[in-house]
Amino acid sequence: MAKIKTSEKILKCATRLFAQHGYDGTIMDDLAEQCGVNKASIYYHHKDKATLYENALIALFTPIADAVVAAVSVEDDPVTRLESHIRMFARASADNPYFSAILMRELASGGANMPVSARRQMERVLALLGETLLLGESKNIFKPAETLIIHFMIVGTINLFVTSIPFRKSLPGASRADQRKNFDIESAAAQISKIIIDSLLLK
Amino acid sequence: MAKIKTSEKILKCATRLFAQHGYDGTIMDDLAEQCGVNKASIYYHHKDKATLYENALIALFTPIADAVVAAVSVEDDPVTRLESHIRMFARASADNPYFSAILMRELASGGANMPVSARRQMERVLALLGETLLLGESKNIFKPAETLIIHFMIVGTINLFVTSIPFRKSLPGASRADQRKNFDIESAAAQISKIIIDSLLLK
Amino acid sequence: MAKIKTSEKILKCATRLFAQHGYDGTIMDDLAEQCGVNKASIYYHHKDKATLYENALIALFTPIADAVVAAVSVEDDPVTRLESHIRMFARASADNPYFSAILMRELASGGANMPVSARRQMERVLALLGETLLLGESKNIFKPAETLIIHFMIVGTINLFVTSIPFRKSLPGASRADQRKNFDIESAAAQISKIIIDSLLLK
Amino acid sequence: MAKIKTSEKILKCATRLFAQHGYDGTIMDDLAEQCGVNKASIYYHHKDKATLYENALIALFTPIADAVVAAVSVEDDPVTRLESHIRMFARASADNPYFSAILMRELASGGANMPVSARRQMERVLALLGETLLLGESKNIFKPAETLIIHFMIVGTINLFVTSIPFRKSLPGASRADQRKNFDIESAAAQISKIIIDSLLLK
DNA sequence: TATGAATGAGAATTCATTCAT
DNA sequence: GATGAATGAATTCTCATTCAT
Repeated sequence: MAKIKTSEKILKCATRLFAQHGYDGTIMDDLAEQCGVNKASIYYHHKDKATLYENALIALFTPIADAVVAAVSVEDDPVTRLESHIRMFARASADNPYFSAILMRELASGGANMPVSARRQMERVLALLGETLLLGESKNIFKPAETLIIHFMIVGTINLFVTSIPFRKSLPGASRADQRKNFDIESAAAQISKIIIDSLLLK
Repeated sequence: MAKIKTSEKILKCATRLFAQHGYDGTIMDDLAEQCGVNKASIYYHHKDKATLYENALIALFTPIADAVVAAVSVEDDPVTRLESHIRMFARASADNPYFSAILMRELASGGANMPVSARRQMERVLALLGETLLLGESKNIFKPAETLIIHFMIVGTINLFVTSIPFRKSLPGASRADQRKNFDIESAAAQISKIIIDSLLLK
Repeated sequence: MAKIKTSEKILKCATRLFAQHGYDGTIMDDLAEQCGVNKASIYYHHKDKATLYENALIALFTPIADAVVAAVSVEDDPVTRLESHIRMFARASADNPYFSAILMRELASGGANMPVSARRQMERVLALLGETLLLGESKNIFKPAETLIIHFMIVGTINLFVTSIPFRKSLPGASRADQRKNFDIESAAAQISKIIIDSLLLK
Repeated sequence: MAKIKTSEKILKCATRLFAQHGYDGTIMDDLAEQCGVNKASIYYHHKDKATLYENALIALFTPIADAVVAAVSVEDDPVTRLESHIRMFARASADNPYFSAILMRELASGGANMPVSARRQMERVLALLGETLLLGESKNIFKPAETLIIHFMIVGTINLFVTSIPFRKSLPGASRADQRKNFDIESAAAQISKIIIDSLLLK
């Protein structure tokens, strides 16, 4: 039974706190307590707060970009590619809810302080989207469109959807069916896909 | 030449810093210096940091919700209403770029710490959108749709568009035409409108 | 209907706060609020906090010493003098409960910071007691005794009796008779008198 | 040579400052400097100023009550018990001069803010005195008397005696003999004992 | 005299980081 | 690797006092 390495434990815990309270709002004492490790251990394993943040972001952003790229690049049809793109990004965001919160905070700061390696991952996703749209245009399936606007639409919508789940769950609840509709990420992704593709399709 | 009241000056300055650095990242000493007022004056006028934040958010969110509600409620046609809704929200966001950044940070925290009065304003905008969509459905113009998803799409997209402007401006520039297309909020609003309305329209 | 002068109002209010919270624990903002006067008014009328404190102490200590001296010096019999001394000091302390609290705090500090004029008043009372004891000795009525110890006994006991009244009143109450016995200063003074005189009398 | 623990060092030093300047007059910066410890260390060991004060009072009051109780409860004779009570309380107060000053300040505030655990100690002493007086009455040795008045007499007198020592020492000195008489706590206790017992004894 | 607004010098507390063991 | 104990540099907030009107 492999014991989780302290370093990993800290990283996981830190990611949650950074997502919940932001970089400045995360306090190393709290982190130590919540991880159940000694404060000095954090410094032993991760140098300092900034490095820890960077490590957390890399570990968080890379697999998400990987997943999207892996799913999309095997497809040829622009519509299928776009659907995959949105679905995989939505799924990955929902699977790791800290991702959206951290991304939103970074974007609120204009992305200025985001570690380069984390920014690269978002750029991979954006570039991939650009290729898909261009492919669609060249095949006369899609109208020309602003990649950036489409990207913002996907990312912005899913960010809000995911980060608002806990809050919405705390509201006086509706029916089971509503619950599914409101919190199911697959259905949300499908709706976003549909809206975007409807508007992109020629004719 | 009426002198701007100190209290207002502090509020304006604080709003900027809260947008740029978040609540925890905003330092009262810096605020005092940037306002050109004495540190104790901030406390004289706004009690403490938390109250100052609350005051800033109220002053920020209220006029934006007011503007959207005012523009939309005079319209009868669902399509026109939706266009107005998106256009006004985009305009207001762009006119007050601190709004988007602060909203995003708050949403990243799940909105949990947002002052009630500020949250109310966002709820007004959401309710208004719900009415418009319902009106469209009842007139057999719109397909049924999830208000929340549409709301997230509008808000999420515009948030990202607005907050990313400074960063994008810092990138190696494209042509004048590109610049306009990429930074002009009216054009962005029009594209978002088009995408959403295209997908909502029956037929 | 003579309006109470602001200066007096401040002095009265300040005396209460100094008694309740001590010099360092008394905050000028609170004082202004509790007096219902503007903070700057306090400075207009009393120069600064230290002066205000001095003014308060003089106004508090002088009439008390005056009362004791007036009552005692008209008597010739040592026993009557001592009884008067204790009774008047007790009465004056009870009439102005702030006196005991302030005196105790000053004595706790070793009297080092007490304004000279206030200290003088306590010295008058001590000297008077010395005369009475000497008179008793010279008339072969009293045994020789330490003036200072007797003084401490009178002052210390009455201080505690007076300052503890509010606290004792807050305790789960006893009968009416107990109440009278426990809170009636005349009866307390009588007991103290009796104890001291019993032990001083020759035979 | 066992090094004194930082936590203890702070407590000892804090007790002195609280006695000299009161709670509000004690400044954490000064404390740190006088202890020779870092300011943050104080907070590491004692949480905050209020907790530090509480800790200091507990450490100060408990051994004093213990000493009095220990000395008195082994005695059977009411007179001996009362003599022990006064002597031990006087000795303990003189051995730890900070005790009297702090107690006086607390009593000046009506004891309202005194930590419960410290108040308990004074209550133990008061209860013990009550038992002794009752025992004396039941054996027909003492007249009936108010426990509270006797307690105030003992505590009030000794408080003043002890806290006034430094001030009295600064006065233009008298003879060696006077010095002993005026500053020797054993002699003061004996006098207080005599006065009180004289007045309590039947016949 | 009275008052709202300022302000400089503190004072309590926090926090990232380091050190000795 | 782990841990309790430091520590210096902030950071929030307070308070006596003054100023302009």
